[in-house]
Order: sequence, then C-alpha cells, then structure tokens
Amino acid sequence: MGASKTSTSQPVRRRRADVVARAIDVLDEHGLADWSMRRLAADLGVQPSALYHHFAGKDELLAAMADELLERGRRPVEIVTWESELRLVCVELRDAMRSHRDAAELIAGVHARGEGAQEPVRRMAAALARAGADDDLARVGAGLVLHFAFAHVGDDDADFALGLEIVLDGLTARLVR
Amino acid sequence: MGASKTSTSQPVRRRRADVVARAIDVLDEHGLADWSMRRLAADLGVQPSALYHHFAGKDELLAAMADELLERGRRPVEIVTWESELRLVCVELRDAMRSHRDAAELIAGVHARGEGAQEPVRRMAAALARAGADDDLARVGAGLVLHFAFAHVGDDDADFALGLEIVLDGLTARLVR
DNA sequence: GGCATAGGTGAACACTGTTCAGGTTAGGGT
DNA sequence: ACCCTAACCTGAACAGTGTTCACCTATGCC
Repeated sequence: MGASKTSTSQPVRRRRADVVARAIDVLDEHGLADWSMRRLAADLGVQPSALYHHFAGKDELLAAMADELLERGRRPVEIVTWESELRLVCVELRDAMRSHRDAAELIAGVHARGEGAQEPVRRMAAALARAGADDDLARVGAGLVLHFAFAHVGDDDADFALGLEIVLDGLTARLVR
Repeated sequence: MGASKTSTSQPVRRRRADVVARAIDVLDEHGLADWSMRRLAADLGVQPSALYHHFAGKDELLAAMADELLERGRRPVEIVTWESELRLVCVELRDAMRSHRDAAELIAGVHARGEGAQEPVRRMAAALARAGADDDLARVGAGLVLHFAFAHVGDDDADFALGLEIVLDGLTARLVR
C-alpha cells in the first residue's frame, strides 16, 4: 500500500498485526512443533514477556494466526447455490491449510480448542439453512464438511473432490426431499 | 550407599502393560493436558527415566494407551453387511473415545501422528472393498467415516447418528450403482 | 552359583509457557 | 509545553516439560 502516514486517522498501534505476521514467518521456518513463544520473541528481538501485552497467551496467539491465514485465503466469489458455497468454503479452507507449513495442524488445532476459526462453519451452516435444512441438519452438515476438509488436506485433489462429493450427495438426499 | 540401605529408593519392577494401565489411570485423574511422563513416573513411584526402558518416548507411550483403549472397546459381533460393519466400527470408536477422560483427543492425536490406532480404518476400508468399492472409494470412504467419528464424539447420539447416515447415504449412492 | 539383562536411580541438559515488579517511551488533553 | 496515562518492554524468576546419561541392582535362566 502506498499510503503515507496520516496524522488525522488513528495511529493504529499495529504492533499486534506485526507480531502475527512474524509468528507466521516463524511457523514457516521452524514448523508448529518447534514454534514457541520464546522463539518468536527472539525473532522479534524482544523478551518473551513482551508478547503477553498483545496476547493473553500462546493459544490466543495461535488462534490469531489461524484467523489471519483463513482471512488471507478468502476470495470474493459470487455464490449461486448452497452446493457452490460449501464447495467454495472447502476450497478456501484447503488453500489456507496448504498456504503455509503446518497450517493444517494449526487451524484444526485452534478449531478443536474452540478458540477461533469459527467463521467457515458458520458460513456453511447458513448456506444449508438457506437451502431449507432444519437446525440439526445445518449444524451437523456444516460440521461434517468442515471436519472433512480438516482431515483430508493431505489428500490429493482427486481424493479430496471424491470425499466432498460423497458428503454433498448425502446432504442432497436430505435436502431436496 | 555404604553401610545402610537407602531408604528413599526401593526399586519396584513394572511391566509394559502395568505402565500403560497406570498411564490411563493418570489420564483419568488429571486429563491429557496435565498428563506427563514425570507425573506418571511419580504415580508409579519411579524415576521418569525408568519409563524409557519400556517406551522410546512420550509419543510411543501415548500410542500404546490409544491402542489399549481401542482394544478394550472391541466387541465380538457378527457382521452382515458393509454398512453394519462401518456402523459397528463407529460405535466401537465412539465408545472407546468416551470411555475415559480426554480419550478422544488422545486417540485422534495419536492417529494424526500416524503412530497407531490404524486398525479401525483398515477394517472399514476392507468392508468397503468387499462391498465392491474400488481402491479410491474404499480409502476415501474409510477415512471419511473415521474422521467423522473423531470429530463428532462430543455430539449427542442423535447428531452422531444423523451425520453417520449422511455419509453412509453418500457412500451407498456410489456403491450400488 | 554365576551371569545376562530388564529394570531402576539420580542428576543433569536444554527446553517450555507464564508471571511479576519495575523501567521506558509515545500520544492526547489541557 | 507540560504532564499523565497507557502501551510497551525488560530481566529475572517460577514451575514445570521431555529426554539422556553413567551407573547400580534384582530376577530368571543355564
């Protein structure tokens, strides 16, 4: 961005965003298993304790990283059918999880702890609800597709597509009745 | 040391199975997050280093715990159809994952690391192959059902059953064509 | 009875996340 | 221009973690 510093707008202590960006760099360089608060702090040239002014703890920082990766993966596409929406969310998720080293473990782990990465499942549940699914079907179906995406990031494109079609078939059978 | 017998150390010999059983007790009492080699060792009245005569490391021990829990969950039931086999494996998995505190995280984590808990997915893939699925469908289908079971342990019985039926519907559509 | 070895000791290494009292710096309001 | 507040950071410490090492010992087998 070519924006110059404007004194009219908020100074925007964007330290937090810097930390997240750096945290993702550290993830790329060392992997999730070797990612640590201390290593990130060292990489930032800062004491570990400084990180606790931006994040309550490691889990919150990891959640912010996951959300950032999901946000970067968003693509503005016009949605037509509920199936295309589900497919799009899956593709976005898949791309996000493959965009950086260990991003799949990161995102799945954060979601398992219920600390973030909640938006994809909300979007899918909403799409299913719009398609006429009742609450149970929307909730279960969205969770089904989400966890399918989590579990099959490592699969090749053909396997991933096949698995997704199986799930969508099962959902269709319950929606268009 | 010299003349008197050391009062602080009394070697108690254990076997591998004893250690695993105790490890599961510790899991029940403290949860997975607070489970540690040192805590288990203390619970056994043994030095942490003694555990490394039975297991190469923490991961191997956790894998042994997961396998033990899955083994305990096995039930000898006669199988008729591929669907009933898949359902049975799911129920066994679900029961195993609910049988002890944090058993779901344990089993899913161990499986994610590819260190054990590989039998359920093999059984399901074999059932699908017997039903006429090609290699791709058997592999993808088994993984689909397995990860569904992993991801939805926390759901109530109705949600779990609904999700399973959706997946089975999707599979049926591709098998009986 | 001797011996191999499975099992155990206790200390140490190199880490981890987190907390805390206290210092430094930058911006906005008066 | 000043002060004040809040954000930001320091450095040390706490309470753990998994793992390794050299050395010792009890048990079962020939």
